[in-house]
Amino acid sequence: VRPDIRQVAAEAGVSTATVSRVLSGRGPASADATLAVRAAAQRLHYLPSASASSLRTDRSMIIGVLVPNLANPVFLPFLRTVEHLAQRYGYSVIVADTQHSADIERSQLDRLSAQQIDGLIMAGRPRDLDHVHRLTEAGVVVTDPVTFTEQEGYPLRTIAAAAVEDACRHLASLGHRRLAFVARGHSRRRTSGDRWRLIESSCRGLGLEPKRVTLGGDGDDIEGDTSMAVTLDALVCSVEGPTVIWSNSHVLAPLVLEGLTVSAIDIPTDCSFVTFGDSLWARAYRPSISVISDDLDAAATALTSSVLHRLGVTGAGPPVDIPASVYRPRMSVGPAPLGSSPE
Amino acid sequence: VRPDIRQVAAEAGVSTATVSRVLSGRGPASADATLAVRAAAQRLHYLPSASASSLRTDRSMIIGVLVPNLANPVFLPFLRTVEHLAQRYGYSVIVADTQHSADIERSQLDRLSAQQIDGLIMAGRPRDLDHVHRLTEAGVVVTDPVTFTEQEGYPLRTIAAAAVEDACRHLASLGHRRLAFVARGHSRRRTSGDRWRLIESSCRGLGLEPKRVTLGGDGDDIEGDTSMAVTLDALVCSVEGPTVIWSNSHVLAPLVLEGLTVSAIDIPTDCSFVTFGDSLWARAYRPSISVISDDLDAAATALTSSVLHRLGVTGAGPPVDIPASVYRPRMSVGPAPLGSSPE
DNA sequence: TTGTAGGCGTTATCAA
DNA sequence: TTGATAACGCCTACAA
Repeated sequence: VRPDIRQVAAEAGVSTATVSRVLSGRGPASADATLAVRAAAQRLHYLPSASASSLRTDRSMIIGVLVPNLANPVFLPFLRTVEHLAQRYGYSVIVADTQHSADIERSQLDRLSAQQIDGLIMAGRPRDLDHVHRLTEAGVVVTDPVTFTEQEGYPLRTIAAAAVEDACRHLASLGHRRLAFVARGHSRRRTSGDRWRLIESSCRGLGLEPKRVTLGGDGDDIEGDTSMAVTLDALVCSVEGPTVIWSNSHVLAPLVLEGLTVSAIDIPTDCSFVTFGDSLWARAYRPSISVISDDLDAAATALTSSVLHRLGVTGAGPPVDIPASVYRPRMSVGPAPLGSSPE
Repeated sequence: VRPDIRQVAAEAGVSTATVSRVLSGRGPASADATLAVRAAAQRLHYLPSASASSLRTDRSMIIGVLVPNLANPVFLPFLRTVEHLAQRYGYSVIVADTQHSADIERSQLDRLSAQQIDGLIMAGRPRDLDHVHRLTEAGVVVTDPVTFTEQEGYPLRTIAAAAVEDACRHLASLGHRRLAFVARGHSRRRTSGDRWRLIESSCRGLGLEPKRVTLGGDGDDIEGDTSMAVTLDALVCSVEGPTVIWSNSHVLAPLVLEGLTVSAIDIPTDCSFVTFGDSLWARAYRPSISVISDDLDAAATALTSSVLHRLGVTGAGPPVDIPASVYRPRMSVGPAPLGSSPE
């Protein structure tokens, strides 16, 4: 049902080689031929078959994006930026979700590899380096935040470190002495560990005592339950309870906030609140929520342009750095409640 | 660098035909041959080239997803569901964003078509039917919410109609008489028009007078500005101002809420609030926000299983319906302020 | 049950 | 500048 290059050639009165040269822009072609071919292609609604052309040229014009959890909205701006940038240079984007599982990651990588992707952007850090390495050997340009930042001499830890330090310093200066970092339970993902270590080391020397609290549930997509309120209630109202709750993610935050509301814990009077991840809702919430904000658009731009650059795409501009995270203090952070810090 | 089917054949001591038969599962193969081929493939890390096999079989094992605006978070669960379902049956998913533009939609459809996608899922309604029709003629299985629901004898309007009617009835019963539906300005998208008509007809006979308010800005991704607060202030505080604000989308809602806060308009005392689109944040907000909730997971499941079904995938189960929208009344809707409805 | 061989639609080489 | 032609890697009718 679809026209092939021979039909276009016949329609235009030239050879298939000429059609190919004109439409792909590679190789010489006279003005006459160019016009005739263009017209014929238009008339027949001809689109060259990507499979055939990939087979021949060994370039699929497809970029893969591997995301640890498609349920997490932070990946949306990421994905969007990758897609827009890719599209601008004629690339298609295949999304794959690893669901935080090493096995799924492997099978997804295999599928992407079989699809002959030209480049791969990993939004999280790879679990199976051998597998990824094999892709690289197969000629796929692979980028992930860790290797990217290391390549550019920009260790990942420093990206978030300054923002976390800012936040801790701010909290300490307001008289806070005890902080609870809340994250989902026994998660297979590693970010919460990285973040915890960052908070831990930032608190050092500020008189802030951090504590790590693990909540039930194991995904970004799990609904809140009443046990959340109970846990938070017991936590905050205990004798040496924290005066700061720090949520591990933008997705977790509303659940925690709901739990605090149920327990009648007022923010920021009884307890200050901070979360990783900004959003319009965090800003609109009353009190507006203090956040550690990451520019995922910029991160996506950095990774994508790096890949395009290494794929030899001209005009994609030089790769840029991933900008550092920023602490945005808002109304949810206030002075520590009286009597909370024994003089 | 990548192994070839011939190398696997050599390694396993069989012919390429046998390798193909074993690995694709089509055609007979002895136990011996199967074992030998599997082992050889594993050893060489062989993955059949998708381009070559697509070219030969005319099936790319790729499904396209065309989304009107990747910046809108409502499409994330949608995308995730499509990806998971597709992945389970060996399909890859290419995402494309039309950015609400007919031109971009056309070029995206062309790209998808050139990629030889087997199926296409459109999250919004198509703008250029001719273009879509051409895809269908090319053998691509196309589904979008409108044709899907019409096919299943389930007109799209009825999906949201009952929920909107429920909401209007609830509001009217609380004494509200004037309602303002707020949406982004001169948008190229059509949803807000559909929704407006739904609200308009639902208000009829309930003594509720609907009004359509157009705010500046033109995308789901545009940040709020102070003009929002000014507009809302003038709107709500006018003599015959509305006592209900109804936001067109989950993305717009926090901007409107922020504007109301700035104008010191209290919810639900001064004004009730409803929005299309649910989320954890809407639930966590104080007061919790009443919403018209759509089950996009279910919609994605319906569309994807329909496509898989029509692609002849076995085990994908029969196509399911798209469930109707639901009105979830919460704390943001309260009695109309005194004196607002002249007896 | 297996192997041989031709062709899917495109592009790169090469001779004209 | 153009056209004929040989691959690219795989699948499948067909013959063995």
